[in-house]
Amino acid sequence: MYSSRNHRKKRMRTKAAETSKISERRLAARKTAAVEYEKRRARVLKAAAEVFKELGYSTATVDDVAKRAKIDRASIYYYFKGKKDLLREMVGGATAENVDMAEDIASSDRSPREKLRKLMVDLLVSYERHYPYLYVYVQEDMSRLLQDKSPWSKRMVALNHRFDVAVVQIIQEGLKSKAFRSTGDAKLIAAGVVGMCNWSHRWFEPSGKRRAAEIAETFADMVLDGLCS
Amino acid sequence: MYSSRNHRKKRMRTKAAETSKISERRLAARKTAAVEYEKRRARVLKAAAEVFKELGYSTATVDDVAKRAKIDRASIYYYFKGKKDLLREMVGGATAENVDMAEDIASSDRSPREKLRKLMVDLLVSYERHYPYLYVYVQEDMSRLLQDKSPWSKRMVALNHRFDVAVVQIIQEGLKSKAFRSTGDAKLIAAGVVGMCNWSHRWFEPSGKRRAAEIAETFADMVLDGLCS
DNA sequence: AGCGCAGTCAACACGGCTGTTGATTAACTG
DNA sequence: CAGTTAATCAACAGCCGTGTTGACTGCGCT
Repeated sequence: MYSSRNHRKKRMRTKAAETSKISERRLAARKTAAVEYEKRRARVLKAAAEVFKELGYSTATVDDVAKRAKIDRASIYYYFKGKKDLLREMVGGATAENVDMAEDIASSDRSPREKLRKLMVDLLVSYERHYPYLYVYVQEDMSRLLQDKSPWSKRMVALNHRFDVAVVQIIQEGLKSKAFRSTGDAKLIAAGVVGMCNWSHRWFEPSGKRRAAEIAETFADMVLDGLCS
Repeated sequence: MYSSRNHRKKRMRTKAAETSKISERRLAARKTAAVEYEKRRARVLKAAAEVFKELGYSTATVDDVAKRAKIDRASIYYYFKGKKDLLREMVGGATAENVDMAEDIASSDRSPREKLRKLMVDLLVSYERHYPYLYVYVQEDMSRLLQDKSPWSKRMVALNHRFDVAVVQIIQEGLKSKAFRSTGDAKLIAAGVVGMCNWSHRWFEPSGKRRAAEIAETFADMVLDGLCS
């Protein structure tokens, strides 16, 4: 269906056999062309992330993205399959990273206290580093994506679940070892901690005076030691 | 424009002069009719709230609402001006209540500690009581409604701001009196506390085993005394 | 000069959603 | 029965957003 548009794949197929000067120059030309291609593609993706974050995925139109990227709307369909594809690409990579991060922390040999602190810091720093890509994902409700039975949606839901499990695990360990004390169960506490971090999508700006790491430390202090310590 | 549809207003105009038996009967008939009208209207509104919460305001269609309410789509336009009107009605009243609540707490003579706890409990209980009406509001980002310059939007943004101010005030009082201790400033802490509560729109269900009040108490304990107390 | 190809852009088809209207039904009233 | 009125419903108009197509441009290569 989109075979005529897969320039990227075509370009990536390097021919190792040809080593003459001419073909080297060709290869170089193709490589720089490919780099340009990727640059423009990334620019469009960045524009899309901004627009999606500001307007919300369903409200934003492909034309909004085009205007932001200063490109013709139809050209976007040259770089991406469509609106959904835009969302998937911006969200996919970074999310998987975050899940790995959470699981690594959970299975590390730190104390529960330090695990939870590190989780919060790393999470917010990740939101900052990938701004605004990851916030688009945070903003869009997973339970809504569940309607869509596509493999991508399933994968995203699975990743989401693994993340939650890792957080709950950290809390549970803390409760069991009496490092943490609470009237609620681990899931509830996890919901509170994660919610505190995720709600930052409504107010955090990377250009603001506070770095994500500072914010996360303040939150961690609050959760771990309490305001009335 | 909609004059031919304002049955409700027409009905509400009671004629105190007529007191004969016949007119009394008429009045009674109209009253029960009006009650029925309000009931059906409320049913539609409830359906709309459910659909908006599940699908998101912009994704949901008026037809989705109609199907949920088991009514013809066009009939919805008999009861409401349109999709926006649906949103406004479900969100308007309860929000104002919440702001009053927050301001009352802030200006009461409790300790900062008890103010913050009560705020969290009352907020979550309100979300539970008005479920799912208020979560629709929490879900929809205010900064997006800002685009729309309607008086309603302005009022909502103003209410939102008053709420935030009240919360910050409580925290500030706590910090000043040394009842609270934190590395961050009042706004940041407020963002954390409010975020923790608001994120509940993603997972809280009134039919679940935990009441909102319990949840809020757990959260308050965590924030005030810390997990490592 | 002539070929090929990445990339752009105007124009179109299509579908879905909103809001309206006018006819129609059902229930009540005298 | 005839008149009135709330409420429903089928059908329609218009708009907006998506995705596609085919022609066009500009550039590098031979």
